[in-house]
Amino acid sequence: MSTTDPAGQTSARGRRADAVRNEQALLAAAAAVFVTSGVDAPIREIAARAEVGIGTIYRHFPTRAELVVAVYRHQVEACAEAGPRLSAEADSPFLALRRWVDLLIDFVVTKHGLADALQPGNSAFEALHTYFLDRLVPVFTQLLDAAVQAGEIDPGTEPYELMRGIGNLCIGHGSDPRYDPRRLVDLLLNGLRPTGTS
Amino acid sequence: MSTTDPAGQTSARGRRADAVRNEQALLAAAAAVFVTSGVDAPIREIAARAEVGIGTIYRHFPTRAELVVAVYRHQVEACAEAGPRLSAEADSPFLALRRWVDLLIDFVVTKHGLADALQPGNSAFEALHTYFLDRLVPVFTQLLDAAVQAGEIDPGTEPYELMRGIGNLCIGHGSDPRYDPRRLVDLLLNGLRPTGTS
Amino acid sequence: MSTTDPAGQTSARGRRADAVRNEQALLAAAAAVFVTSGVDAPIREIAARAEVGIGTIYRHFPTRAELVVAVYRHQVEACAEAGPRLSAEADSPFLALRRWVDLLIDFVVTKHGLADALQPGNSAFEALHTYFLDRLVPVFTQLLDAAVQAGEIDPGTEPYELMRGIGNLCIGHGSDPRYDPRRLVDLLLNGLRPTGTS
Amino acid sequence: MSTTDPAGQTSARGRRADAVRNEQALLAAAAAVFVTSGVDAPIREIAARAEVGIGTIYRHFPTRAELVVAVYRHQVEACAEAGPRLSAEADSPFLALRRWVDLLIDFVVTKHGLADALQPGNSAFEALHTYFLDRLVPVFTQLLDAAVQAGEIDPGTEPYELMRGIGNLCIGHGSDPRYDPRRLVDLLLNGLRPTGTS
DNA sequence: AATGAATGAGAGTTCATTCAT
DNA sequence: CATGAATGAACTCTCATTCAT
Repeated sequence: MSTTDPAGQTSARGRRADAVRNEQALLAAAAAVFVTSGVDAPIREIAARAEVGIGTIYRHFPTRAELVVAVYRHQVEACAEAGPRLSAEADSPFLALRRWVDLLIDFVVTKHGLADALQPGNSAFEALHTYFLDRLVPVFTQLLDAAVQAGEIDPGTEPYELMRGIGNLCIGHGSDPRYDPRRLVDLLLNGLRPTGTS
Repeated sequence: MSTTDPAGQTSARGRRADAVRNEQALLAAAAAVFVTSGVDAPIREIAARAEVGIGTIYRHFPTRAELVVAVYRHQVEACAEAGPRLSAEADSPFLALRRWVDLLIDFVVTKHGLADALQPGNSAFEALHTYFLDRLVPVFTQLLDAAVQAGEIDPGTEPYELMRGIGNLCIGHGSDPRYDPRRLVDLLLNGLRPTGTS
Repeated sequence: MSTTDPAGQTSARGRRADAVRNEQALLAAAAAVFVTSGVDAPIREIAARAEVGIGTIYRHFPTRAELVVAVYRHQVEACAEAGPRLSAEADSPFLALRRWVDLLIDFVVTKHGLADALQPGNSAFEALHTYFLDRLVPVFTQLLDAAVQAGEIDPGTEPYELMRGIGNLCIGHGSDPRYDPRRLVDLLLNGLRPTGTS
Repeated sequence: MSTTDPAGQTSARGRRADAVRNEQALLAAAAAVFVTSGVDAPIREIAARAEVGIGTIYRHFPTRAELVVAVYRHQVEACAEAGPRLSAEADSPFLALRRWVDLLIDFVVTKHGLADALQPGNSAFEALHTYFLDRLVPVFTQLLDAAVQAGEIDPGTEPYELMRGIGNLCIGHGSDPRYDPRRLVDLLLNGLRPTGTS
């Protein structure tokens, strides 16, 4: 809504009411369509669902990546912000890490095609990829480092790499009951533990 | 891999020589184009590179999946056949497993977009996916079981799931020096080891 | 805010003027092309003649049948509406029938390939066929019945069948001066008359 | 030199046995395919059914029309030859005419798409059209003239035109139980009768 | 003579993107 | 600002016809 929103990136400051409304409709529509048809869904489909002209999409989100980023921004932010909180709450750094990764998986796994789109080299989504990592890798690094400090996992693993690995394991889930990313990520985290540890 | 064929034993009779030559050209071209533009590359691009008419592709490979399967068949076969051999040669079942997985990674990693195409639900590539798994999962299962038997890894992991996980970790490598699937797969395999083991 | 729109009475509002103009151009172009190349003419040919992009045709007429129907709608309507009028005006029901059939022939005969397209089983034109018959058979039935009532023709002929017969007789005229559908239709109508009548 | 075949158009004189065999197979196959898929059926379909290479069709029948003509030659001939016979046998010239027309309808109606192909302007089938009319119009003329002579029908109708009309009425039959060419042709012939005659 | 591989024009269709209104 | 019509490139697939073997 158009309340005072000092920190809002997509704020309503000085914008026409209809423009703001459209942007919201667009975001909602895109989120819905992404679930159904993936982030590659035809733009028309999104415009139609938002009951908005095609041109309006282009005005608000000149590239598809910008739209995707906008759609997921809230959740990315929430995920990022959960890091420190879990750190404080959990019984151990490793458990904090694990729970955060659960959040991450929840996020990625429910977005049909998101993991795919996150691949670098997917030129249209470069921006998405960048935003995603820029925001989350630091958080992840914190959690990882803490666990290393605590001696719960071995050092030597790059957060960036590990995070992309986790993301990749989330690809293609959904259609296939025999594939559960969570189990594999567990294995992966388990692989980080120091030898001789439970 | 088929060796040079100076005397053309495979040529068979009649027009076959041409056809064989074209099919080879097609496979080579497709392999090359797949690297550049992914397995989704326009048919025309492949035809052009093979210096062959479009129709010729359709004659040899009526569906895209057939072409992709053909392109990778040799390597899939080689990989499958390596399983038992490594089993026999290696110092331990786990090492055999690890070395086989290395081969698998080598294969998948060098094929731009292959891992992507292997996702189920990618209707056009269902056949590829099926072929790939039908051929390799049994081999992988053997290796895994042997390591379990030997007590080198914990039981309870589904080969199918694990193999898809490995495949997924290979996605998107190449453009990014900071991402090495091999390290992550190592972690994954490490995660399989019984607690309290080196 | 209507910009330069000197004579735009049909313009309605917004972009509609353009769309209307294009639709007209399309209908005109299609009509012309149908004469030359039949109703099976390549879509591109029609687009080119209308000086319009291919997509524009698809926007206005998603299926070929819709285009064909649109092209001939005016004339089908005119023909349908002429039935009652002729009924009232003509000196006898049979003469009304005859004159209406003349209109029908005029219409069908000047459309190269229309009669062809009207064949059932011509899947792409099912809609056209349906529309055509739905609209005209009732009219024809009225005229026929009236003539039967008046004792001017024998009963027992199905309007549907007869009308399709008339349509068929119109096929292939045009290229051949020795073939005149009108004479044959006359014969056909003559064949309906009660024996012993002029 | 194989058999002595003085009257055979497609004779086997001095031709290789396999060539003759192929031609027969081709004719049979084409006849069968024409029934299923119409005279426009893909050439490959015919070749496949004849278990013959595509090239072989082109060798024997360089144009599609030649193939169609060859396929129907026997029946056209039979039809042509039936004219004089019916003339002699029937109780009246008109009855002879009527029975001959029945034969004609039988022939045309059972050939899916033949009537269509007989349209002039159908460039590919010009030859067919020509052959068909050249052979049958004279016969038809004889029958018609005889009936005129006998006073059973009015003079003034061109045989050519009438015959094409009959052919046209046969179009599109088959898929539609409500359309029976025979009834319409009856009407047409009835229309030829002198006024005041049964 | 027979074969069938190769060719490539041509038709249909979709969709991102621009731009007049 | 919003709209959605227009555009046309891009892609798939089919099939008549040629021609090397």
